[in-house]
Amino acid sequence: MLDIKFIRENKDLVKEAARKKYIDVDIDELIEVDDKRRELLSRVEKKRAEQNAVSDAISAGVTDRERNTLIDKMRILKEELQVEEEELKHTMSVWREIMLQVPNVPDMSVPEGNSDGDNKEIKVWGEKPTFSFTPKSHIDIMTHLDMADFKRGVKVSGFRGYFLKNDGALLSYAIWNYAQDFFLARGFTPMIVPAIVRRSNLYGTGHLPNEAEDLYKTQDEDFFAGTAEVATMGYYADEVIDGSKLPIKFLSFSPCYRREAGSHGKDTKGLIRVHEFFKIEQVILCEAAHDESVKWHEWLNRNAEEFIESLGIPYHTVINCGGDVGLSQVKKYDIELWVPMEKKYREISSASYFHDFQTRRFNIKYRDQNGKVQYAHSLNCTAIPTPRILVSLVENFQREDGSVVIPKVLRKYMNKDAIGTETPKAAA
RNA sequence: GGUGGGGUGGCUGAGGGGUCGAAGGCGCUGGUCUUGAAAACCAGAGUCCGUUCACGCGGACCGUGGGUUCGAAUCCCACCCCCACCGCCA
Repeated sequence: MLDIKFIRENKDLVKEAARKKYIDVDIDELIEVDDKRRELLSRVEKKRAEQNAVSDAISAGVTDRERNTLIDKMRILKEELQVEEEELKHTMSVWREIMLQVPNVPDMSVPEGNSDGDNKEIKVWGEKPTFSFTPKSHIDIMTHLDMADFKRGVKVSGFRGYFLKNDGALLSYAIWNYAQDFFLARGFTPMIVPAIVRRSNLYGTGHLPNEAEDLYKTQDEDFFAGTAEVATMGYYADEVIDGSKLPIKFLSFSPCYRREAGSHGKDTKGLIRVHEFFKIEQVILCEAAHDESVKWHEWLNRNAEEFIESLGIPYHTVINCGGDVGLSQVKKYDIELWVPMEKKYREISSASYFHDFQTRRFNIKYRDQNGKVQYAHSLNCTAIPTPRILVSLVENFQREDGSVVIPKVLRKYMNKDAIGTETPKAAA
């Protein structure tokens, strides 16, 4: 949610934001509705002032005759007021609807473009593996090593279902444990957060109203969140935080659920795109200053990059173009890992900042050093998602004999150097 | 699932038709005292919207939305949320 005052004062900037993000919203109409809203508000307030004055006169004590005259006056006032209040109410509801569609203003550095194909590569790290043998897909590798069972996954869970087993399960635990050690050393507060959330939280993060299709919901009208960001941001909703506690840095773990409506034909096999997965998410609330947001945004993204570097997986980082930046975001980086069998980089992490767009919706404020209460800034960035990370991990580190080398940093969590060096057990 | 009780400022908590933007306490800001701090004492301070160059003025805000009334934090209705006890289950 942007401040209406900001929108009025920066009309062209906001129009430009909508254009760049390919969002269809009529800012001129919003301003017209807002003009009307202000005019009605002022008329209603004048009437109310009059009403208050007459009411004071009545309670001050007057003769019965005067009293009756005043009460008659009040009756007329009230009727007039009701008409205008009705009009104001209607205007307000139109106003609110448009306001929810107004996008946050993307940063200057966000490139033009309307799809992820227009994202701009800003960094490349690591060396893509060259294989002296015919490499296999993560599906084949993991099935062969009995690390995953996709067939039974679909049987039990349905389309996009999977089981992780043996070293597939252990590798997931290892990554979580390693990620915990890695990120907590950087000052985060660890949390395990709810995946089932009330709808208001999804309005807060900006996932609703426009992304309802991608959300599962319960028969009680609660929703399954697609990311721990949702519950973590809801944590301080309607609160005023002591400013000296900022920045607040959470490392949140949760299962994540996505219907993937609209991507039916994409990535239908394997672990790239699944309905149910796990993610550790970095979330920050900081002081309301652009420089602070930028600083922490870079820091968050760098954390994720360094984590991937420590695993030794080749990646590149892109800055997302206008059309690939969400409604709420100012700027977004994606880290994408090399997937040898696809000969493509695939997203593993996404770092965004929002200024006060989310915190306005959540009503998260803080009291600064001068005692002034204001909206905090919010940011988030993936720490690590499982099982998607396994795709790049096993494909990049596979060997000719079908085994997979375990990255050095994970070995102590796995108690071995490789998976499948002995003859793998045949899949049961 | 059943039955009660409740949602009031940064926090806690009184108030149950007009004198209530709302007592008291905590916390906060300034001052007195003190070498400094603490304590004590004194004083101050809510948020949002509109309007104004500004001092200011006006309005709204006691969970949300309706209603009753000349007038609602206070009475009525609906909804949302919280708590307690019982039942059921881990």
